[in-house]
Amino acid sequence: MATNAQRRAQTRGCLINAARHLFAEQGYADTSTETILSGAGVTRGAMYHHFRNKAELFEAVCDLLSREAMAAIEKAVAGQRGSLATLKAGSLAWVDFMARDDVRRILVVEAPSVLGQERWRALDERYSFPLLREGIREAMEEGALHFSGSAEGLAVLLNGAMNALVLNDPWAENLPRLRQDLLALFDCFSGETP
Amino acid sequence: MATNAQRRAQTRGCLINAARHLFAEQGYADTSTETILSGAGVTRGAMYHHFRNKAELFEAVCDLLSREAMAAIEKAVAGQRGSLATLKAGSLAWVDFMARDDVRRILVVEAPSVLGQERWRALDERYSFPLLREGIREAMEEGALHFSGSAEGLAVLLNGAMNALVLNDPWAENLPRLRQDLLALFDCFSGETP
DNA sequence: GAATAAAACAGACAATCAGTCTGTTTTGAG
DNA sequence: CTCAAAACAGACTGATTGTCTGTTTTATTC
Repeated sequence: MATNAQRRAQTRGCLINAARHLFAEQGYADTSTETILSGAGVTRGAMYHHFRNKAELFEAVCDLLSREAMAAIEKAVAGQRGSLATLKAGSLAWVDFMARDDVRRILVVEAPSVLGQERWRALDERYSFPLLREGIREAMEEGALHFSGSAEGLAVLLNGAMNALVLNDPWAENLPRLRQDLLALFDCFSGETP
Repeated sequence: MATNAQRRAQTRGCLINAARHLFAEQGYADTSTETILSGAGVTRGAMYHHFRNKAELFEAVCDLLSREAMAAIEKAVAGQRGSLATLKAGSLAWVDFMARDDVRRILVVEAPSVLGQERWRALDERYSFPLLREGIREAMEEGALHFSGSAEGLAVLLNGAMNALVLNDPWAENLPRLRQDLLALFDCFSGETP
């Protein structure tokens, strides 16, 4: 005997968890709903009761991963002092999380295409992007960061730069070097241009 | 009576052209091969004689668009003097080309997912990325650009920044402002930090 | 310039798969 | 206890991709 809320959470959780691993391993297009169903131990009827379609299940997976990313960032930022140090630590934590094979494939490679540009943007806007934008705004207001354009614009550009960092390093072999390059990029806005 | 090379070019051209417009309008997943076939006036047998599968046709479309991008960049760069001015002009031309609705959807939004990360990287490496990397290397060697990291790394970061600029502006409404932000970013490396 | 090979094409066919639909079981409200 | 609503089960359908066999057109060789 279980409450409806419990049943719901259980079934959705099983589906999201199974889908998450299968999408990470085989990609969205090559993962059939039947595979997800048997992986989750759930029937077709149940799945389509909770999700309108396969893409909506994918979005639920994206939401879960995004929340995990937020947690990783907040943990990395916790002990930092100063807006610039906070910004750097948070950015590196974001990069490290996104560089994970499963996360990269789902959130960075496939999400824009599966969700479509708008829903993908909305996802970013719900989670990490506001953190980055506010971090930059704060640092600029404190004078720790100098940029002649807008904070919003700089956030877009830096967000993309970090995305590329992850995308261009499929097996994270150059990650240490690219992390350094990212820090060097931040230093360009803090007055130092060696 | 036509030579084989002509027949080949004709059929491939029709398929690529039809696919290009359909992928741009409806996206890769929502465009059936049958629609492409009737749009191109070609039969299934012919299509699968020239392309292993739908994804390979998509890649041929990407190749075409990438070549068009190169042409746009080279045209914009032609009249420029100085490595930094050349770099800026080429980058803006790239952004403007990628901001086109059709190009953005195909090359920026869907290509990573449809081609997979590796083939997508290879595509970039075949076309615009070397141009950007060498432009940056030259500018750094001439002292017009200062960056404590590697030229390769900076190229990756700037490439991503430009990508994001296109992705975060779905209807190019903020494009003028974002172009300015990009130029401001370049100025951060040329010694000016206003 | 006939014979043969190879490339280009045609279209029927099979297998797969996403989403629907009807019916059943389980929980919640009054 | 009754009735409504949520959760689930599983058969079924229409669409779609890639294959396969056969045909036509171009190229090559003697």
